[in-house]
This record gives sequence, structure tokens and C-alpha cells, in this order.
Amino acid sequence: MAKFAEIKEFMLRQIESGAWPEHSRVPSENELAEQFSVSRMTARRALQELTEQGILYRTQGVGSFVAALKSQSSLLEIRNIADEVQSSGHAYRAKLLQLTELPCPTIVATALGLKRNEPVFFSLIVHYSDALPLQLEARYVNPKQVPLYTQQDFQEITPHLYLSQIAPLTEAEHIVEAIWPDDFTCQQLLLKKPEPCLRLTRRTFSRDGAVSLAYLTSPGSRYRLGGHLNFALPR
Amino acid sequence: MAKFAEIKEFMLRQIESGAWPEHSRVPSENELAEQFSVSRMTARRALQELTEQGILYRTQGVGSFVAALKSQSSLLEIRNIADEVQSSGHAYRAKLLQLTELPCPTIVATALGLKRNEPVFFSLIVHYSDALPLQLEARYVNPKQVPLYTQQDFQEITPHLYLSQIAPLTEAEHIVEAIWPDDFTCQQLLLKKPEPCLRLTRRTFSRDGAVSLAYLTSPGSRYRLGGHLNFALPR
DNA sequence: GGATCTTGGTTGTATATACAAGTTTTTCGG
DNA sequence: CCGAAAAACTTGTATATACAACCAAGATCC
Repeated sequence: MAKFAEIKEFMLRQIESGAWPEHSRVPSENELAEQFSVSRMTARRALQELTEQGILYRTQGVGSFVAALKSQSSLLEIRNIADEVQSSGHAYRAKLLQLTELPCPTIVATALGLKRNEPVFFSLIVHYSDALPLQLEARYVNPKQVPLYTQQDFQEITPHLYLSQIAPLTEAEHIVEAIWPDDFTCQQLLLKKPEPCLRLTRRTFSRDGAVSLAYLTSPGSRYRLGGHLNFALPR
Repeated sequence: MAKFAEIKEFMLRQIESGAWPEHSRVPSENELAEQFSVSRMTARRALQELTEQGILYRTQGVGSFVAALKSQSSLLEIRNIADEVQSSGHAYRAKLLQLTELPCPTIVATALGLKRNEPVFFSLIVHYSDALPLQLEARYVNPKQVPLYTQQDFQEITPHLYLSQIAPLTEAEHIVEAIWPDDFTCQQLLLKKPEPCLRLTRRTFSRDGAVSLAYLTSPGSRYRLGGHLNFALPR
């Protein structure tokens, strides 16, 4: 591995482990250069690239600092549904309907790179804003990447949040559909009459491959997707 | 302006003007260094940053080349609907229902930074795959940025494609909703019975501000959104 | 003719150096 | 003690240089 890459790796470990918390100062170019016995330009490159990736921010004359973690997923801001509810002034609550291990259906096997009928984790959760159900979340999780998934308390932490802590996501694939909800979905979302629903199919990836496949279904009248998807473009 | 930034500006102009087409070779580090009377490292920096922005691609031992333009909007790959239809093996067709100038409604004025009742361009188009209507597109366009909008032939070129040529987009804001279509929409989309529709509200920005506000409505049974939204993340 | 070798050009990595520009800390003068 | 000047330290830009890794095309040898 190239020297500048080693320095990046080292710094990433420090940040991910919490040794260097948010907004804390990281070693200067000269300090890194000395620690790793490289030239300042090489140390600079590591700092530079981490800055471009949004992991650090730098100020001329002052120093380099660890950026806020949330800004790392800034490009596609799929806000945590709990945060979203709470920031709108309502109480967030989750009801866990199911949390189990089951044999992997074909589609899920393909999506997660598993074999058919191999064990896969499955969770089924309803997200509420006050007493109003906002979203039905059905999620399949790759046990190889997240072996302790079934032991979590998802009344306390959303799967999305838990997963992004365990297996920091590097990529996500999304499909948005407008669907007609089935009876079970209507029941869980307290829809007396069926109405158009948004279904977001989300496949997330971590460094080592596919992590989870989630189907997020929300009534069109209660939820909107996106908000803003900024995509950073040149200029 | 810093020297490396001047070189970047120069190269961007060449690419945007079409002087350097897609996949064509751009000057090497040494050539740029000589042309601009800078060191190779400075020329390299310009090439490097353009590569990180997805505007160029480089291969060791071979050279640097202009990336495909579409990949510039790769982060959120809203594919041109015409391309999408054609790549699925069907014939794309568009029907222009309306192309006019009208006084700006309040919502549109806010979105585009205009004054209420100031003139704004408006187009209404149905996109077809073979004979099947896929999408109803209602679009408001900022006349200050695209003064010739009403003189285009949108049977030939989609508004999205035209706009991205006239005012290269730098940012886009999206909201996805599941809605119940109104009568007019049903009629235009040939929906005998109303069915859940996806409505994508898209606001696009160019260097000089908001360009257009579009409402794209598609029957849930005929269209899916997204495909894949990759968001580049650290590591 | 065909396989191999050489050569020149390209990008990739790394170093040493210099100066500019900005901020913070220290020093010194009053 | 206070304020200004100076020093020290930080990041930002730029240069010159060296070598490595890679590729394509031409030359050479068999």
C-alpha cells in the first residue's frame, strides 16, 4: 500500500474507533510527516483526500479537524425516520412485529449474495409519529455481516441506525414505486380504505458487500420521500 | 485565481463547448505543463481534480480522457426518459399539449425566484413508450435563464435534455410522492380507473440559480423511479 | 511471419524546497 | 497592564526532481 494510503487508514481507524472525536483536532501536516517519516507533501495528501471525502475539514492557519459524522452521508440524506418525526415535534415510537431468522427466499438471496434457504435475519417494524403509523418496514439482513442483529432492541434504536453503526454503508441502491397496499399493510398502517403508498426498496452495501434489503412502505398522504437529494456536481 | 484552477477552467470550457468530445484524449500532464508554463505537478493537480469530479478518466500508461457526459450526473441518475424507453426496446414518442408563456403562480415564483405574475414559460408533455403513456410532465421554466425555451421542438428533444444543454445543472432537489391522479391526468395517461401514481417534483439549478420546476407524474404500474442512486461515500 | 525486446510516452508516488496567506501565541515596548 | 509587533505554526500553492508502474508501438531477432 502506498504511504499516503497508510496514513489515511491510520486516521480512519482513529476516527472510527472514537479516539479522535468529532471536531477534535488531528495532527498537522508536519506532525504526521514526522510520525510516519514521510515528506510533508505526502502527509498533506492524506489529509487532503480525507477532506475531499468529507471526513475532515481544514482551516488555513488553524488546523485540521474531524468532521461531524452525519455529514458523511450527506449526499443522500436518508434521514433517520425517528429523527425526522422528532424534529417535526411529534413523538416517535416503533412497534416490533417480528424479529427472527428464516430461510432465505430466492429474491433476497440474489439481492444479498446468499444461497437460497440459507438462514437470513428478518425484521418487521411499524414506525409511528405519535399514534399515527407512518411506515411499515420489512427488512432482510445478511447474518454474515451483522451476526447480532436479532439480539437488538428495535424499540430503542432503528434498524437503519443500528446497521449504519455496525456496518458503515458505502453504497445504497434505491427503487421507488407507487403501489396499492395489500390487506396486511393496510391493517398495520391503519388505513381504513386503501390509498396510494410509496414503497422504497433499499439495498445497502458495506465494505464487504450487501448488508440488507428493506421494503419501506408509507401512505402517500402521510409521507414524502426525498426532501432534498443534492447531488454534488462539478462547479 | 490559482494556476491549477485556471487550467481546470480552460479544460472545462473545452469540454463544455464540445471542442473536446466524449472519450477524446486531453493533453497529457507534460503537455499542459508546457502550454501553461507550469510544473508538471501543477498541471497534474488540474487533471487530478477533474478526474475526482468525474469529468475525466485516466489510465496509467495511456492518457487522460473526457468522461461520458451522462456520468457527470451519475450520482443521481435520472435517466432521460427517451433513452430509458428506447433502451428497453420500445419506441419513444412525445406529445406536446401546451407550450406557452403565462403569469407566474405564487408557488412557482417562490421556487424559481421570480415575482408573482411575472412571465414564466410552461410546457405540458406526455411521454409514451410505443402507444402507452408513461409520464405526464408539467414544467415551469425560468425565462431569464432559458429565453428560447418556447421555440424548441419538444417532439424531437426532451425538455430535460434541452435544459441540461442550455443550462448545465449543478444541483437538483427532488420530492417523491404517491398521489391519486386527478381526472385530467387520468385522461392523458389513459387510466380508465384511477391508480396510485408517482409524482416526482424536481427543481433544477444551474450556476446562476433555479432553472425549472417540473412535476412528473407516472402510473405506479408502468414506471419505477430510481434504478440506482449511488452515493459516493468514503471508502 | 511471429515472438520478444526495447523504447518512449504516460500516469502514479514520493521527496525537498520555497514562499504565500492566515491564525494564534509570545514577546517586547510603552 | 495593555497594545502592538514579532515569532511560531498552520494550511495553500508552486516548482524541480526522481523513480516506479504501465502501456503501446516499433525494432530486433529467430
